[in-house]
Amino acid sequence: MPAGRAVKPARARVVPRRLGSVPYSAAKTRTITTALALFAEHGVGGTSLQMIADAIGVTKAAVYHQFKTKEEIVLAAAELELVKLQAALDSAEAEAGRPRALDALLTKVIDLTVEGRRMVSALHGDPVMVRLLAKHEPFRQLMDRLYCLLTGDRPGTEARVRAALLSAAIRGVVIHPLVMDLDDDTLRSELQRVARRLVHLPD
Amino acid sequence: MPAGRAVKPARARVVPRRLGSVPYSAAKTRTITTALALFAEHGVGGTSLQMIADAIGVTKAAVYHQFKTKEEIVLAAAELELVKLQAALDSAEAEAGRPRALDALLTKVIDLTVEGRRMVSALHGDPVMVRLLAKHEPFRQLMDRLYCLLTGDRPGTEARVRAALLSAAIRGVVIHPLVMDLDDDTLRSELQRVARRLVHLPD
DNA sequence: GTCTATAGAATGATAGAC
DNA sequence: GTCTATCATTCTATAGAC
Repeated sequence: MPAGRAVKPARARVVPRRLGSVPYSAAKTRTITTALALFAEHGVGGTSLQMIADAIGVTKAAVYHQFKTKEEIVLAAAELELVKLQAALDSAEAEAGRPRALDALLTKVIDLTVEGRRMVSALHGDPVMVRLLAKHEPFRQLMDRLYCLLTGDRPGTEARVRAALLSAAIRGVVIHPLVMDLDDDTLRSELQRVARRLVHLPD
Repeated sequence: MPAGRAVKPARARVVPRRLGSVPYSAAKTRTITTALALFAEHGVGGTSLQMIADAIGVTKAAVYHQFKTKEEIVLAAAELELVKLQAALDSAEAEAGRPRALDALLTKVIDLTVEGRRMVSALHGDPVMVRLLAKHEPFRQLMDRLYCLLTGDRPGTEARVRAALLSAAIRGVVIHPLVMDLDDDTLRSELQRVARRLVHLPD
């Protein structure tokens, strides 16, 4: 039997709007995935609706038919990646006891990050995206859940620094020039190894 | 007496154009510092010359009198921060033996990063800046020197991942939401401590 | 869903006076 | 060094036909 209760999500009182609960049409999905790829390459601010329309092979007006503003496209592109994080948090929080939850979280987050390494800079590096997501309630709830799992309850200074370091390291490594030539499998296993050692680092 | 020779900089054959060797006029300096602050807040792509001019209190034409293009301003703003890294590398490389060089480098880089934490996202997160610096030879030479010190000669996969993790972690922590409320002194000492433990992590 | 056409604002950049 | 005035281009966004 499990050693403890399932980990309770942070801010449980706030009714969370579930990400990805409304499915997109085929045309919308095509727009989102194309936009995300362009965001990763040129940044959000450097990607115009004209570029997105050209990449799809339609006109700007056709894109505006699906999304009223550019901001909507940016958010939809972000959510495409964030639903994966949401699923990872769900299954981690369902684990019995914090050690198991943390371990499950690490495994999934590292897998996701390596798998989507081309999109990481567009999501967490781009200043326009960062500013937009900071005002985005579903995103903030996800981050609260993530940080709660990483730091535990009532974290002190050291625990917060360590959690920040861990999440910054995972994100930062996969887009680092020093490991750009490494294939996904190698990068993933190396990262899984060193992340574990970081978590269990003695004081 | 020192235990070893001074660490040799990477790519010694390439004659490096020294950063910050040409001093700026007062008006130019004012423009650069103003621009850098705006880049940090709105991103490079989200900062127009109009915004820079307004923040200084002059017209666009006055700004264009000092810099021919926006790209020149972006590069100058980047160099303002990079000269500090250059100085840190200089003194670290002058240390006798790799362990001492690495230790000196860590101390200075962490100090610099914490001190300039508001500018970190503009320099290393912004996609426009990253793309521009990637084509910028003096910047690439600096990074070569940095990575050479971090990984040692002929680094294997694990050493590269570890070096990438270290540099990504330092950059990423100082802008992380979890430590945003920490003051500079606390963050610096915590970071110095955990960075050392990372460097001396057993295999 | 996609198109043509266009409005209205902002952008990077330049010419020339003071 | 700073200004006014301007140009060509691009941008987000909309109207209305098919």
